[in-house]
Amino acid sequence: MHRLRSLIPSANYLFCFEAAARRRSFTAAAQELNVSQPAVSKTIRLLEEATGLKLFRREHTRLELTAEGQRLYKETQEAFDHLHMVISSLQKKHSNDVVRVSFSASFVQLWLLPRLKDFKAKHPDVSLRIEESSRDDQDLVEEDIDLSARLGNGKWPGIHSWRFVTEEVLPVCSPDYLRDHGPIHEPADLLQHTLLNFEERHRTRLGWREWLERHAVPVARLKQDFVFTDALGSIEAAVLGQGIALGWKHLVHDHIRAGRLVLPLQESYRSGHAIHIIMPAQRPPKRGTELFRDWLIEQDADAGVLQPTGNADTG
Amino acid sequence: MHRLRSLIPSANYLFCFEAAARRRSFTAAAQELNVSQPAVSKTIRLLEEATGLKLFRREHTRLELTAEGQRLYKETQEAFDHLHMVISSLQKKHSNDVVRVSFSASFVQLWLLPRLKDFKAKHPDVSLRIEESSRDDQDLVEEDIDLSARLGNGKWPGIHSWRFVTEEVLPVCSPDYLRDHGPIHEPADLLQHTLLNFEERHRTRLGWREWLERHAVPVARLKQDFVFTDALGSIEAAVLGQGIALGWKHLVHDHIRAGRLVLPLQESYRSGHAIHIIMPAQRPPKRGTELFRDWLIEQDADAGVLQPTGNADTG
DNA sequence: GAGGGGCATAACCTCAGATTATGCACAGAC
DNA sequence: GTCTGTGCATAATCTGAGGTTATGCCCCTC
Repeated sequence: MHRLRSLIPSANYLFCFEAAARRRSFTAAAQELNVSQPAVSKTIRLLEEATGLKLFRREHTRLELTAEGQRLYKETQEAFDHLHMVISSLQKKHSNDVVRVSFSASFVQLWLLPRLKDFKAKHPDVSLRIEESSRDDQDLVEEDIDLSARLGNGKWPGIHSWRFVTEEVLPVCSPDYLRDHGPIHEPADLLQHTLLNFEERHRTRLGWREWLERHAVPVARLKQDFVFTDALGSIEAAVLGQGIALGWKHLVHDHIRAGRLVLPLQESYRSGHAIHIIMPAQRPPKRGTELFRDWLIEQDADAGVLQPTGNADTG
Repeated sequence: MHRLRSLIPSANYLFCFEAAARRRSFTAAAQELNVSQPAVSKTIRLLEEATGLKLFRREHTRLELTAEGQRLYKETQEAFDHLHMVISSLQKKHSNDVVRVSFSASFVQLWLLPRLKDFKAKHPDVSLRIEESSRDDQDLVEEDIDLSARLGNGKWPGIHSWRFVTEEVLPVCSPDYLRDHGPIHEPADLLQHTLLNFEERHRTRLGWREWLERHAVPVARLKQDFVFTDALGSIEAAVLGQGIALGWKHLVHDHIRAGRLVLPLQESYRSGHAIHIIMPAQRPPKRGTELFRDWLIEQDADAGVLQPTGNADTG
């Protein structure tokens, strides 16, 4: 044990002693420490017995520190002041090192979490506070967010942005679904299938209607058998073989690589926009935020060619 | 409360943290602190939660301090080292300030204790450890005694001495005893009274036989109705009216002044010796010892004239 | 002389800090 | 590849240090 512990059985005694010494009153110290006056009296007696030092002179209603008590009080207060300063500065630094990021649930679950281990390995001292947000129009400053992602042209006032990944949307379903309900030759065939939709209240994303119209398939009325609250839900339903979902290429990349999802068609839609990494421009970013941004860019989310499978000609 | 306490609910957490950080092992820290390993694990978790700081990186069987943990460990250890040094030096100084004195029980009870308040008031930071000794030939060095008293000519090898009080021995009894059994005109009359004796195994003091012989009263055989183990006992018996005791003038001074004892005769015996304050010569005395010696000398134990009372002619 | 305030102690209570039981993860040995 | 050992983590439970209440003592003020 640290040798100090052989001198005082409980470091908490010093909290008590410091308060009593500063207030020159066991009663006032007790109030401050939220304990009863006899608790302070007893604790000081135990400290005096343990150390063999007379720390206070009790003079009826006046409490005086002995010379030894004065000395110990001064040093204890300095030690406590110093430790407080150390912990506070560590806390402040920690707060600066905690990068507050906010993404859609689908991005977090489908893309970020599987890769986070690599970030942690490369930057063990950077902490991320990951919030799942359901809005496009989040005020980064207001909500004290260090970094987020946003779909668009990358030009927003008060925002720094870095292009992250192309928006490319394509239908996905499970291999089982395709085997059981396929083949699907052209986009119009999709109308005969269970299309998995999602609607996010505060985020505008391309839906089935838009996708089909972009592929010259007029849609008078779209069946709405399944509507999820976000893209993540519809992707998970697709993985379970419950229909065909629209998948953003970078989000379904892992599922496809793993064979859990396949491309029933080779058609996809590129909006011409991209998802950008964004930060508020008003304050210099934390070191950890820069590290995280650089790491995100390194991931090269556009990389990797996905081949349609399932209904490709096979022997 | 000290603001540190708002950051860490228990200062004892720091004991635990310091040990774990130094040993780089919760298990080893637990052994050192005499607690179980889960206790250390839990305490560190609570400290991390309270401060919001990640202090350790757990890597299977290897424990590493984070950068924050390193910083806190370094500062905690310095603070603890410093406090330990302060308390230790206070303890050493206290040991130096504790004056170990040794006197006969009769001196302590009859003379010293009634006056000690004055010493305390003048020297509040000097602590006395007062032992009651039953020997004249006490080895001061062997028994780590700083100051004592001894009867004699004041010349002892290896001893510093200061004359304290003349040895003057005189009969004393209570007023009631004198009223009931008096008057007593001359020393020979004492033989008709209850003489209170004492014998100390390891201290030679004048007894009734010697006193009477010094006053030309041959004593063939002395009644030994009461024999106490020290002078204190016989004085207390005299106060209770149980007989006539021999009292050393300085020891009975207070009782006489208070009227609890009277002098039945005006005869007293002066041995030509004195009681001396003594200290071992081999080491420089502690400051407190010097202060106490000076204070004893200031008391002027020889001062004050005692008048025989009781059978003096009165109108 | 009575009342108030603050420290001290005894007797008793209780929950923070400890335990035991057990699980998990990983490295090393075979 | 499997098994064993080691160390950290957590849940459930236990218990005694640190708290409480009750009360006494001492001294000052009115």
